[in-house]
Formats: sequence, C-alpha cells, structure tokens
Amino acid sequence: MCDYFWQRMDQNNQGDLSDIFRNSSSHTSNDSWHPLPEPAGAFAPPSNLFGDPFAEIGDPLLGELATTNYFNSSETTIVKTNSTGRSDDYGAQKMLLEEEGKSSIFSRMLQISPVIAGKMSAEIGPSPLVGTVAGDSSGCLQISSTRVQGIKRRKSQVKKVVCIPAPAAVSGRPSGTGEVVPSDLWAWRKYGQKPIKGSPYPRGYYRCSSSKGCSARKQVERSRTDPNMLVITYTSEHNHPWPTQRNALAGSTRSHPSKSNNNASTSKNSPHNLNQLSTNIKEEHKECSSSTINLVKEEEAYEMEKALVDPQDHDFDQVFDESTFMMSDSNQPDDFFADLAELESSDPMNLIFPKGFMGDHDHAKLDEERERNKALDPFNMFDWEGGSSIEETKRGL
DNA sequence: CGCATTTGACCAGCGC
DNA sequence: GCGCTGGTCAAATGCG
Repeated sequence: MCDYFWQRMDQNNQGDLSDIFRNSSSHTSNDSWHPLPEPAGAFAPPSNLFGDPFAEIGDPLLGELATTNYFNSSETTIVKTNSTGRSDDYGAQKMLLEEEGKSSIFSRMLQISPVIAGKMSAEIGPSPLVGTVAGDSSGCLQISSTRVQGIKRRKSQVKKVVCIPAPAAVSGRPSGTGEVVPSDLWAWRKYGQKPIKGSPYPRGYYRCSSSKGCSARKQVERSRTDPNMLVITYTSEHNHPWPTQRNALAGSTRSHPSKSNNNASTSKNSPHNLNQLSTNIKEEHKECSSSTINLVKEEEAYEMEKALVDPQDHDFDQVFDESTFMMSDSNQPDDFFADLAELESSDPMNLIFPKGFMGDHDHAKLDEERERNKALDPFNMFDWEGGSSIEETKRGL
C-alpha cells in the first residue's frame, strides 16, 4: 500500500518520527478513500502563485515510481470512496500519468481518508493532515509537514522528514553501526551520533560540508518500527547553491569500500542519486515558498483538511507549504536502488518526465513542453535541453 | 597531509 | 535545582 499523508509534527505533539511510521502502517487497504474531486488536476496549486517553478511540472519522483513498478498498474487499484459511499476503481498508473505533468505530484495523488485522519488525530495530536494514495503494497510515498515550534530545542526551526528505504546494512563496519546513509546531492559530514531513547538504533548527525558556514543539517536514523526504513530529518537550510560536481566531491562523505560494493550509488554525483536530487528539488522549492507563505497555524488545520477534500476553494500551496516528501519502499530497498541505478544510463529528462510520459508526446508537443518548463524553471535547475549543466548554471549566477 | 568518522564530554531545553 | 534527553563540540583516530 502506498500511503501519502501530511502531518503537522509540532513538537508539542512530540513530533516523534516513529509516529509517522506508526501511522503509516496503521491503516490498511481496507480504509476508505476520499477522492479528490474530479478532475484530479483541480487539486493543482494555483499556478505559480508564489513563483513556484514546480507547480506545473510533472513530478519526477512520481514518474519514477510509476515507471519502476512502485505502482503496479495491473494489480494496484485505487478505490475511491466518496461521501456517498460510491466507489470507483482507478488504475493507479493511469492516475499517475494521465495528467501529463500539468499538475504536481500532489495535485494528482492526494486523497484524504477521514478514517486515517481520525486515527492520526488520536495518535499524534489535533488535526493532522492526512492524505493517502493506494499503491503497491510494498511501497509508500509519504508527505509530511513538519513544523518545529520552539519546543525543547533551541529555536523555532523547520524540519523536513524524508523517509527512504534503508540500503542493506553493512556488517563489519568499524563503527559497528553498519549504517549506510544514501547520499544526496549535498555533501554531508557526520559530526555526532547518539543513541535515542526508545529506539534500538542510534541517530547520526550530519552537517552540510558543501559550503563553509552552511547551517544545513540532517539527522539519519532508522525507523524504530521498520528497521528497513531510514528516516532523514533535514534541519535548517543550505545557504549556498547546489554543489557543483566538483564541490560535491570535494566535500563528499568518504565512501566505504563495502558501501561502494553494496550500494553503487554512494557517489555524490552518481545519476543514481538524481532521484533523491529530485526530492531535494522539491525540498528547495518548498523552502523558497515557505518564506513567502504564512505557516499554517494549528487552528487552521480544519480548514486544511477541508481544503484537501474540497480543493477548489483553497490555496494548496499553503497545504503543501513545509510539506515533506517521503518516499519509502520498506520491502524492496534493493529494487529501489537498483531502479535508481538504472537511471545512470538514462536521459536526464527522464528524471523529470518518465519514459512513459515522454513517450506520449510528439516532437512538436515536446518542444512546446520544454519551452513551457523552461519558463517554469527560472534557475535552470533542470537541463531541459540536455546540453547545459548545473555547473553552467552556476557560472551564470 | 587533509579530510571524514568516532565518541565522550559538554550544553541547553524541558519536566518534575 | 536536578535529572533526563537531544543536539553539538572537539580531540583522537583512521583512511586514502
């Protein structure tokens, strides 16, 4: 089952990462689903309301999921249950692809289940936002909104939680942790590790080493309820552009030989990491938007839930503000990374528009699409033409 | 030699 | 104030 949910992780509600997983796994495919009103695209955030370069871009992760059998179109169906109890079956992949990138991942995939919302309300606090999407029984794609509001820790800060399948633990590591932390485009340096109460797994603390003075940090720990899952919590923001390949290498985490063997993706610049890169893209985008959008207050949670059910009347950028893209596949970590590895030989465009999606375009339409996407990508973070690079983009800054 | 990792010590926030 | 816990620091160590 593939679950999406939003969760306001106010630390007043403990913000325990394990809660995410408890909730993630607490509901079953028997849950009723409240569908997005048709068309699915109606859920799209107001186009570029906040200069959102991604608002109309097909979600690359979603595409990857769709093309890597995270949603098995032949076996997976999404059962829509509307308020009248009428149910409709939708091929998941059809749902994933039919909007052809005109809406974001959120616009296409969000569904709200009041049953789950109730469960989460009971478990993690008042009015969490919950959306779910059925998918492959072994995978989940989760979105959480995390807002740390000055509880216990030093000051109010945004935390973003990413959930990914944990690569196979490496035995024989000197540290004994056996932890393999999938890399992303940023370079991280570990500066601490602490055992966490209630969890058999330690939490690793990393700070960004891509740039001196960057306050970005991340914490990596295994889910206490699902050891196959890694929970990465990003804190603070990068104060520098995306690292170039050279920079990323310069500050990259040293990769263990065993790591390289088990996880060929450890290299900072392996295209295999581009899937996580796309996650980062969303994160960065979110960070941009979060500076301009008022954070949703607790009292507004009801409105947000209402918005999820009745999207036409609400500003969904608010709903997704500070949301976190979580991707997991608890039962198929190896497949997940194998799929990622396949990206190495693929066109970078595939990261944005998966093969199945791209294949539906004729050339003229494709060019038009590219032009439109270029306009939506003011930072040229994507190589729409396949010829430029981030390096070139940086030079232009 | 430079960099990353490890790990014990230290610090800060919170609850009692 | 004290203890608990999480987060960070920094010296020691290891690796390439």
